Amino acid sequence: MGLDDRKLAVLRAIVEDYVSTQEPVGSKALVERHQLGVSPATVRNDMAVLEEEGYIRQPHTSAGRVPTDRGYRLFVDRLSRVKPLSPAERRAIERFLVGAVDLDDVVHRTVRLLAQLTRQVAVVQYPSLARSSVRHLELVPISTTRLMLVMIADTGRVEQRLVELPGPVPADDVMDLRRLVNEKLAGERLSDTPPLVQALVEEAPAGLRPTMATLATVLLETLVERHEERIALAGTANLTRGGLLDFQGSLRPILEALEEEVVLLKLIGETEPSTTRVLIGDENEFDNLRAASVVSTGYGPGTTILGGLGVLGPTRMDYPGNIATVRAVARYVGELLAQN
Amino acid sequence: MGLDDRKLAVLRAIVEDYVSTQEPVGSKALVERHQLGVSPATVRNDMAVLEEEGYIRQPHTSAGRVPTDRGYRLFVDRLSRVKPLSPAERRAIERFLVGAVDLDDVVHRTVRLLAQLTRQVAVVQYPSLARSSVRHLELVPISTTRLMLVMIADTGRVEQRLVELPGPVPADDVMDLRRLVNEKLAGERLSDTPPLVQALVEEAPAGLRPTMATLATVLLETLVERHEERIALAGTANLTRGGLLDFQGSLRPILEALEEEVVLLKLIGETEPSTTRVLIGDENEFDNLRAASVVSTGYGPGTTILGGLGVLGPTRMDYPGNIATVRAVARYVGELLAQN
DNA sequence: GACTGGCACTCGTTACAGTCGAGTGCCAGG
DNA sequence: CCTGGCACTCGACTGTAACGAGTGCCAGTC
Repeated sequence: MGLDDRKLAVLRAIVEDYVSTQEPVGSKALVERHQLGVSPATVRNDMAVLEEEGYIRQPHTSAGRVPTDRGYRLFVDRLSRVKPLSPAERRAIERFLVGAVDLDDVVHRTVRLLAQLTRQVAVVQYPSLARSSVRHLELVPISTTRLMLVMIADTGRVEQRLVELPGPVPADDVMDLRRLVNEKLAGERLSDTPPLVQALVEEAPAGLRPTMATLATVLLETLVERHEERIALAGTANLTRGGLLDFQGSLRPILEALEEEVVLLKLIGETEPSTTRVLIGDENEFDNLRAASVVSTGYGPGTTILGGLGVLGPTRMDYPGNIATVRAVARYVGELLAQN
Repeated sequence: MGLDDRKLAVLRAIVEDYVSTQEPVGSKALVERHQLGVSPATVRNDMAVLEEEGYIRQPHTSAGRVPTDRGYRLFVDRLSRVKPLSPAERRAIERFLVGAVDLDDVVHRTVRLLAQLTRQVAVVQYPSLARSSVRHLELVPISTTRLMLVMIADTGRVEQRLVELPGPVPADDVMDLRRLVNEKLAGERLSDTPPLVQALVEEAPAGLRPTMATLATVLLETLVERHEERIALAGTANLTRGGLLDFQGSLRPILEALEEEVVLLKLIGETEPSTTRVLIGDENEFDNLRAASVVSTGYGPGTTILGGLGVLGPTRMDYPGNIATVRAVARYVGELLAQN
């Protein structure tokens, strides 16, 4: 049952060849392209074992072998060496850094960069509000009974929301509200705000209390409960590379999944410790994505994690390369955000 | 050369049948499904003429006829009757209205609604900054030499931008700057601001002038020059309906085009008079989209136009239905925005 | 015991021939 | 001007055969 070194080498060779050629690989081609030091017949025996163990399979009887999800998993966990980035890639990442003026800009550039470097679909989560702090809250009167609430977070995110007031509120009161709200909340982490918002209402001067109460409701709703996560996506056209071979002929389920923010967030947003996560084929919890693999990681300044980013592609992807790229991009974005 | 009424009726029948069945339509099937009052042979003669004039064509000799782009054009211009919305659609549109809390929310709901109703790819442009007015400008100190500039437009759009100051600026000065900027610019249309911004610098007190100058640069850059148009997209999965028949087998070029904001803006953003625009196949200026059609229109409160929205799909689409839906959605969105 | 060469076998791919039928163009007649 | 009839075209489908990549197995060798 144990797989000796040669069997592992065979598996690695199969994965590498299949990834690069996109065609089932047979025993003969294998010994030709790799220095395995044994004959095709021997390789065939090894293959039979690997197949029995579920690491590879035959699309049909007279075809070569193809890695299974399980095979890719073993490959990723134990057989792949880290592939250093090429100087060109390194330069591309650095070049993209300069000139970003905006959080939006940073995110858009990042996602395009990722898509371009990996030639896969790239996903980048905006810095999570839950992990941001309030930098400033602004109240802008729209009419006498309407305010626009604008929150600026330290990560650069800006969220706005319309507030319908219970009654007309004079301009002076708005200024007071603004002052009170900022005194209490500025600098606080969003996740810590609920009790503070509560206190705001209780401590508010009698005249302002009803207004403050509505404001508080909206604040809590917008900033905490309704986790306003945002996502940027790029490179969907890359799904069509490899013809219709990947994704067993139908892009449909993939495209559908990519439209669901919730799905994407689950895929790349589960920011565990700052390790890189690889989900292969049916390891994925979404049926629509059982023909796809995802490589993702968290990013942020230093060791804190603000959000996730990653790429999605066919299970037949260049895992070592994509893992290296995703990590590198995440690190650069983290540094970039640290500068703010 | 002139096409008599019956030939037009034949063309209409061909378009309608082909759109619904997705298969080339022959003379026999045509007389069976439509009351044309003539025999297949006669229809064949008409078809021969229509083909000669370039309105239909035969995929291959022993197949039925298929409309050409030119045929669709004639159909849209002269042969299609407006298709009233079904009550279900009307209800869907109304239902989506309620509960939008946000400009983002409105746009996202709209684009999803459009995609769902038309079963095509939907595109919605955010209200254009160029056509918005400044409601409020906020300056938030990040550090002593950095400000975050936040502009809130009357359309609900909020844009932010980081400003690197030439030197440290005390908090009091920031307040002064904020006051000056708002006094001058609040309420003005963005397109009218450049001279006003210029004036701001000239009129600024000597001590604030350098700071105001940098601020002015960023203001002009962000708000006017770099037309910060935004776009929302939904329903890309609909491209895969109709198998690989539409788009001659390759989604690639379409997906690529959809990733380019510039392209999308050109498609739906050319807000001419409030008419509905239909671009069919090669009428489109982008090669990537020569297998697609676009139905688009402008939206906004009353007769003013704030942005564009539309749908994109195969040339073989239900033009009357999509035109009706796009119009209806645009009208509702316009009303919704008027309420703010 | 592990590896290898050889061989029979499987089965998808390709090529080719033949049939079928939808759909056409044309023509003679009403 | 319309219609029925007819010959014709050509893609779609079917069946057959040859091909060959790749395998599993086995007997033989080191």
